[in-house]
Parts: sequence; structure tokens; C-alpha cells
Amino acid sequence: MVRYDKQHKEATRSRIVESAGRRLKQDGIDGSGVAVLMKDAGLTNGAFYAHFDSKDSLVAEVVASELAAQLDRYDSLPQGREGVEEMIRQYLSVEHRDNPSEGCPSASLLDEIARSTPATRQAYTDGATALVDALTRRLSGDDGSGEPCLQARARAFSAYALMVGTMQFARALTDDELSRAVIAQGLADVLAMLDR
Amino acid sequence: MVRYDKQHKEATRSRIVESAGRRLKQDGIDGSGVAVLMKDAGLTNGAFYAHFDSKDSLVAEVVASELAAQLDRYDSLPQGREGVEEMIRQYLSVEHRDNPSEGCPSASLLDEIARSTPATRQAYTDGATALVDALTRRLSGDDGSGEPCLQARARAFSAYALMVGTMQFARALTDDELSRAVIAQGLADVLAMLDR
DNA sequence: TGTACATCAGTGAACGCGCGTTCACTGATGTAC
DNA sequence: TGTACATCAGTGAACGCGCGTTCACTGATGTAC
Repeated sequence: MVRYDKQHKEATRSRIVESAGRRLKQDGIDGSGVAVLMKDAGLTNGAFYAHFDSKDSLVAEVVASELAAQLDRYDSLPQGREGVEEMIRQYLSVEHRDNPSEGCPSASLLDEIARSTPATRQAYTDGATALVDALTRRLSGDDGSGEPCLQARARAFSAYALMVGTMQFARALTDDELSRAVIAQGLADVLAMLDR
Repeated sequence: MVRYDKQHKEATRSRIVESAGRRLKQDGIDGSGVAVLMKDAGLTNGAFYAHFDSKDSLVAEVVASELAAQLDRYDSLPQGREGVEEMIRQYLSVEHRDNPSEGCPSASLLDEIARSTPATRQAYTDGATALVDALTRRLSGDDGSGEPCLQARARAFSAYALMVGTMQFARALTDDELSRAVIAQGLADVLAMLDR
């Protein structure tokens, strides 16, 4: 019945989602056309609709996938506060600033996501909440998967917001010295927020 | 020699820049076409190029104009720390969240600006630095127009980054209760940063 | 004051182009016997 | 083992549309006499 490996088409689909993640973070949502997204995956535009209903639905999937990848990377860091600080240091770095395609989807796309379809915003809400909950659990020493309270979530979102805003400023400013100073100050301020 | 009032064409130009500011903040840079921008100003697309070299150059001008307007509004608030706190409270509000077209250009456009032309990024750098310097001078009680040091600037940028990131989160999240909690927490954290 | 004229802000149709999407087709794959 | 066949992931041309930009033209304005 099935001619190709069942894995074959799914592997192609994953490849599209991954390369699209890089492209969208680099050129923005409106700035990335379907033809380019497919070429990045080594395919032609026609094959796109065998995998996704529309560009919008790919975008929603990319947002979910990118936030899940960010959570995975975070989970592989040392346990407890030490790992949190390491993550923050990697985030607020010149390397992250200069490589948006490999970086945080929120720093690259958050204001475009806010203008996107409900499905994309929902995927973002779910993914970002999962990420922020992992941070909250680490800091409170809680290893379970119980849901943190609203205020604890908001506190973690606030720290994440400072990181995202700082990275966006660092990328927009044309003055490299100022950009680096903003990153350094952001790092100090985020670390200080952990103790509040 | 001059047939129309000298003011006439300049008034039209200002009208375009102002209405384009609203449209760009609502629909994004790539999301706003020249025809729509002109229709917003009560004109047709053809007249655009009598006023601007290109869409890019309008965008750079809008960025400068929006940041200047933000600074003007800020200057009309009470002197000293009281005015700073009032500004922050207006910024981190549900009303601001729900009216991007009347709001902060950074909250709506910062990641798109980071991907824009050098001219737009330069206009942003100049405008944001002027805004942040005004904040710094208020907090230090300095009324002169001397340039604050790099570190003082970075500190103010960091507070602004938290405000921008918080507003972007508040707009992206589909959960209104969580969105409001993020705004409230962001407000508390920004106010706390003023005392560091 | 009234008429002919020069100016130029703005109109609206058209340009080539890339967008998201559709679809008839290809050709490599694995199956059947 | 070898050949004929069914499957279907992927191709590439084409669709209508809106993009940024250009340009020949219009018609309201203020000037000249």
C-alpha cells in the first residue's frame, strides 16, 4: 500500500519546518516567500502544498517548533539556578545578536507574531508559556510538572521580556559600542531580577 | 514664482508621515503598501513620489517622527521622577496594548526595524537615544543638554527594553488574564529598576 | 474687475515583478507475479 | 531473477493579485495685464 518509507515524507516536512525557522528568523514572516522557503529545503514551490495547508499554517508550526527547540536546549543545561544563569549569559551575548537565524524566535519575530493569525498566536502562547514555566520551576527548585501560579508565570515572562527587548535593541542600534553596552546592562538587570 | 502656498505641499507631506505612522504601527512595515498609506492620507498612490524618494525613505522618516512625537509627549509630563512614573504607567497599560496604532513605535516595529535599511536603523538609533537621554536626565535631576555617559544610557535603554518586550508579549498572548498579569508584573519590575 | 495664462500638486492607468496558490505531469520507488 | 505495473513525492508552469514605481495628463491655483 505504502510505496515510500512512511518516514520519508515526514522527514521532508521536518526539514522544511527547520529551514523555514532559520529563514523566518532572519528575514521576518512577511519577508520570506514560499518559493524561498522551499528552495532553502532543497525543493521547489509546488511541493509546499503537499505538506501544509497554507503559509500561515507553516508559520504556526514553525513558531511551535522553534519554542520547543528553545526549551530542549534549555533542558540540557545544568540543573537549578546555575543553568538559568548560563542560559541568560548565552542569550544576552554578541554572538546571539549577530546570528538571528540561529537565535530566539521571540527576539526576531515577536511583534510580527502579535499581528499574525489566531492559530499562530495560540502556538506562540502555548510554547512561550511552556518555556517560561520551565524557568519558574528551576528557580523554585520544583521538579514536578505542576502548573505554576499566574503571578509566578508573569514574573518569569517579565525576565524573558527584558531579554527579548534588549536583544531587539542590540540588533536595531547602528552604534556597536552602545549596542554592546545595552547587552551588558541587560544581562546585569536580568540577573538582578532573579533575586526579587 | 510660487503658485500654491509654500505651506501647502509641506502640510500634505506631514499628513502622509502622520497617517503612515499609524498604519505602519498597526500593520507592520512589510504589511503596509504604498497605495494604502496614500489612501489613509486621502490621496492616490501616484502622488507618493512627489513627496518621497521611495517607501524606504518614508519609513525612515516615520521612525524619526514617531520617536520625536514620543519624546514630545514625554516632555509635557510633570518634571522629575513623578513624570517618569506617570509615563511608565501609561505605557504599561491595557489601553496601550489594545491601541498599537496610537502607541510606541518600538513596541510595534522594533524587530522589523532591526531588519531595515541602514537609514532607517540610523533614524531609529538617533531617535531612541534622544528619548532615553531625556529619561536619564530626569532621573539624575540634570536639566542641561549634556550627553549622558554610555553606562547611564545603557541603563535607561534596559528599562525601555523591559517596557517594549512586555508590551510585545502582552499583544502576542491569546490569554487575556495572563496578558494583564504580564503587564502588571512588567510595571512593578520597571519601577523597581529605577531605584538600582 | 475680468480674462488669458503659467504653475504644479495630485490623478489614475500602466510597468515589471514576486507573492501565495493550483494543477497536470514526471519519474523514482516498491510490489506483484 | 526479471519485467510490468501502481503509487505518490516532487516538478515547474501558470493563475490572479497586489507590490513599489513611473509617467502622461488634469484641473485648481495664483499671476499678469
